[in-house]
Amino acid sequence: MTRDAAPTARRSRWGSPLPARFYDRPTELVARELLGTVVQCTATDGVITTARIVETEAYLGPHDPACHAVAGLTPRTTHLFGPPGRAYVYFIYGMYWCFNAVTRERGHGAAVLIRAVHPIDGIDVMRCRRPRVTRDRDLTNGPGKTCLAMGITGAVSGTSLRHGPIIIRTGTAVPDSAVVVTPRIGITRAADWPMRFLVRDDPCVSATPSSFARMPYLP
DNA sequence: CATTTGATGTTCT
DNA sequence: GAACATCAAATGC
Repeated sequence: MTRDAAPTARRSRWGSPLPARFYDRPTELVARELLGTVVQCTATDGVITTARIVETEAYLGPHDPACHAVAGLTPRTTHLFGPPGRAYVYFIYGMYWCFNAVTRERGHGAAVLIRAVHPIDGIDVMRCRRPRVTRDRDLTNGPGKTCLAMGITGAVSGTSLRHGPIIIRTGTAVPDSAVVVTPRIGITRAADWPMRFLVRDDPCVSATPSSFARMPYLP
C-alpha cells in the first residue's frame, strides 16, 4: 500500500498446482524435486502468503526409524498415511507446527518435511506474524518458523495441496549443481541418513550444525 | 563466532 | 515420566 508500483514486476498468478502423480513416487525424489516449487498459503485469517521451497527432508515410512509412521496409525498420524498430495501438519515441542507433504500411496506413511522457504509475496505479513525477528532471512529459515510466518496450523492437516488452503505450484527448477544433500537435523534416530535437501547459497536455508560442515556430501 | 538452556504441551512408553 | 522432525535468548570464547 505504501509503495505499490512496479507494473512490470506484478504477476497475477503463479504456476499450476503440482499434479497428484508428482507425490506418488519415492519420497526422497519428491523431496529433491520440491526444491524450487512455490507454496501459496491462504491462512485461516484469509491472508495469502507465497514462498519458494529451499529446504526439505524426506521421511520414508514405517521402516524409517525417524518417521512418525513407526508409531502406526494413531490420531496424530492419520493424515501421514495418505493419500499422497495432502498436508500432514503436526504439533511439536509444545509450541510449534511442522508442515509436510504426504507422499506414496494410502497406508504407506511417508512425507516430506518443508524445512525452509524463501518469501516471495506477503513478506510484510510475515514480519507482522514474527515481531521479534529483525533479519528477513530469519522469518522462514526453519520448519517452525515457516509455519509461523505463513500461518500454517493443524487446522489444515489433511487438506489437498492441489485444491486446499495450501497449494504447491510449479516454480523455477533447481539444477543438480545447486542442490546440497546432508544428514537430517534435530532427530536422534537414523539421523545420519542423507535425506535433507537444500538450495545452495539461498539465504533462507536453516542453520546447519557445525559438525555437518565438513561432511563429504556433494551436490 | 559457537554452544547451552528455558519455554511449552502433546504423545507414547 | 521421557521424548520430542523447534526456537530465541543467554552464555562462553
